[in-house]
Amino acid sequence: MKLIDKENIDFGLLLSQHGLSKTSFRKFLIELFYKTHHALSVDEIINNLSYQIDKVSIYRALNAFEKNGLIHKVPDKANLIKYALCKSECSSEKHLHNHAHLLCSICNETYCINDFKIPVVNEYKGFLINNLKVILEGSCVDCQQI
Amino acid sequence: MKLIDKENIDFGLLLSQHGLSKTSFRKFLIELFYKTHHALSVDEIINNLSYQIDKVSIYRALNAFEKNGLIHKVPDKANLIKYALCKSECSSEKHLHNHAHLLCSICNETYCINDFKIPVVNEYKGFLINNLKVILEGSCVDCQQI
DNA sequence: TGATAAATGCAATTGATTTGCGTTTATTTT
DNA sequence: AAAATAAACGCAAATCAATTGCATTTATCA
Repeated sequence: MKLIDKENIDFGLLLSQHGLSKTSFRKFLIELFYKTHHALSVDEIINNLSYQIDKVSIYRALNAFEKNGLIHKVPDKANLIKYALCKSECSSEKHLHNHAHLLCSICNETYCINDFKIPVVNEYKGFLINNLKVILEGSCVDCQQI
Repeated sequence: MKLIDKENIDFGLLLSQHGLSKTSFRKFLIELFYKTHHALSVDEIINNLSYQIDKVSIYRALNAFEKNGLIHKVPDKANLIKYALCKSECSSEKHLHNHAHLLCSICNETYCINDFKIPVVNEYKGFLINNLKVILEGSCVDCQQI
């Protein structure tokens, strides 16, 4: 399957496999997520586009991608909606994320990190925990060099 | 000083000490934060009021309280702005919070917890960390009993 | 190819939050 | 305590991200 070849992903196929139509914009969008190593906001998507597209279509594409297990929401400082690529285990049935997020206070980018050890807590004073989020705030490598 | 008496806080004095005018609404509001054990949204504040007040005045009071070190923003599931009481160490110069938050997925209340041990991380792969947020999501004691 | 479903564009709406401004209330000064 | 100054309030309007409705276009499937 082409998908295994990291360098040459068939984004149309990827969309199909997730029950989505392969329109030129959606192929562009999923490819953009694969190329970008931080979470994307609607405005950043627009900035990467060489042609005009309605914001509504972006919102709808993001919602559809999330619903079908391709991307997930990530925290953002300004309470905007941002998305990042899911790990391959995710599907429309269930998102499996328990990774931490790095949030740069200077450039306001969000990065997913998969090797940060998240504390395991199932219960706290009668409160049943089923998800534990960790957000590391600070300054990213690029911003420290300015 | 009256403030030390937990049962009988002088909320007017508290406002003055934080550089705020003691209007009847703001006295009510800071008292509400002291009485309530979870974070408050604008709508919840309105529900607790026995008289009408403009939402704008609530937003301005919350912004002023935060600016002057009385309350701090807390995470909320719906990306709303919610606030909770600060610890006494906070001031207009600096907010000192490194406590975790409990977020009930059912009633959507946010609770601050001060005795959860937050991991200490100063650096992660060149990223300098100056704040680490922990959000515990699950179901609170009250909601489990329904 | 034709029928059906999904995606798009445009206009309009929603909902939380903010801003401007004139008025009221509180604080400070005389 | 009254006048002067500053903070808070109320109302209307604006902003801004995100959503919805609907007609049109594009993709999928039989």
